[in-house]
Amino acid sequence: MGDTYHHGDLRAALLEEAMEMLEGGETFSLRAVARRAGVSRTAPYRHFENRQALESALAAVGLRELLERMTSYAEKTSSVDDLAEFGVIYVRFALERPALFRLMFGSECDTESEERVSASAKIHMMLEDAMREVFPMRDTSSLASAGWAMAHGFAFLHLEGKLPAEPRDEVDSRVRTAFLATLGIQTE
Amino acid sequence: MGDTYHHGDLRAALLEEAMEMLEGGETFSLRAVARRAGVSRTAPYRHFENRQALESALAAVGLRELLERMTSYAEKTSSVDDLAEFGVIYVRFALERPALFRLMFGSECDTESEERVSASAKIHMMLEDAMREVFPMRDTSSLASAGWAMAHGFAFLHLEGKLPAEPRDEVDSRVRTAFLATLGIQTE
DNA sequence: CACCGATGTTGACGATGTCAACATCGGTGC
DNA sequence: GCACCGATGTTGACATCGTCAACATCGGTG
Repeated sequence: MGDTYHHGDLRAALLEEAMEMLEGGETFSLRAVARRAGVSRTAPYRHFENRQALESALAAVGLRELLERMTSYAEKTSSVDDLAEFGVIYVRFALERPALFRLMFGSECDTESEERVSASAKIHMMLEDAMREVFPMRDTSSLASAGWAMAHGFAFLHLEGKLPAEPRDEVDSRVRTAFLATLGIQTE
Repeated sequence: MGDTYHHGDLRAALLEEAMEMLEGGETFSLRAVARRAGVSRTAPYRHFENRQALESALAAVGLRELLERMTSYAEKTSSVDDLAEFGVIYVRFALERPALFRLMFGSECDTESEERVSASAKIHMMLEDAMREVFPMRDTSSLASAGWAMAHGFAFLHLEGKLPAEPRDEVDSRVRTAFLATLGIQTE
């Protein structure tokens, strides 16, 4: 299994290398990923139909990690502060892993990748559950969409420099404040 | 000035061709834009330092058009409904011109392009003014950020298929409802 | 133990962004 | 009136990329 002609688990290795490239620099290319995995340029095609397929796989991984980060903060949401914290976590994720986040949300993808679609559907459901906990008698679907949209918008606006991405604690409080300013009033 | 060696106003022509490509298909390349303008591949470099510079110029145009679309709806904002309408207009713009919108907001750009930066700053100021009209005694800066983020997030989530982009009137009402659900309560 | 399908490799193609060297134009200074 | 120069365009070249086709090599099944 050492330096054999066949790799062993190329698919996983490719995903890992690609993910590392995203974390570090920025752009990644199929060829570069293959190179880093010590394999020829077209080897990836045995595991991914094309570049987009690799991207979708990465995006799915990212979506699952994001979801996990939120659910591990709180399994059940009990207050508006918890909702605001979801927003903060969401934006932090985007700023920590900008290239990955862009892959997850910034490129076109028409229901192609099953795992990718279901991963993002889970996020929406999770938010809706959270809203239902806090506002049982309101239009939770609208609130969930509004909350997701707000977090998502903040993420991109900071990523784009439309809002200052530094210092981080100011970003946190900007997001928190916005959530409280819009959702907070309603508990009174 | 006809079919001379020199073009006349290549810069404007390039911007126009590029914009048309964005409206139609999707991707645009420097070379393709030059081709459409009937000029050689490297001619654009006399007017734009590189591809990104062309993109920034396009983005600036798009930002101005978006701002204009909002200000032409209402010079002065007087109610929460007007604020919600801003959101609707914003999202409509994104769905009508997805490629341009992505260029405006979906790529990295570090304060490079002066006109691009100032164009987006104007949008923020405009929103802040609008919020101040409606909520004179609240934290208008936070509200403006929240509103922008929400509209922006909705735009991207629809663009990405995370929320269904069709039919359009449902999109409109989803956005409107979300704005009213978060901002609306506060007038009572 | 021979063979086959899965996995990797090399070669090739067209497209792209960009650089360097060269061509051509129109207006400025004599 | 004209030579010249800077602005504007052009051609040639290069590295990179995604992808296809043809070929090589492995490991396990008959």
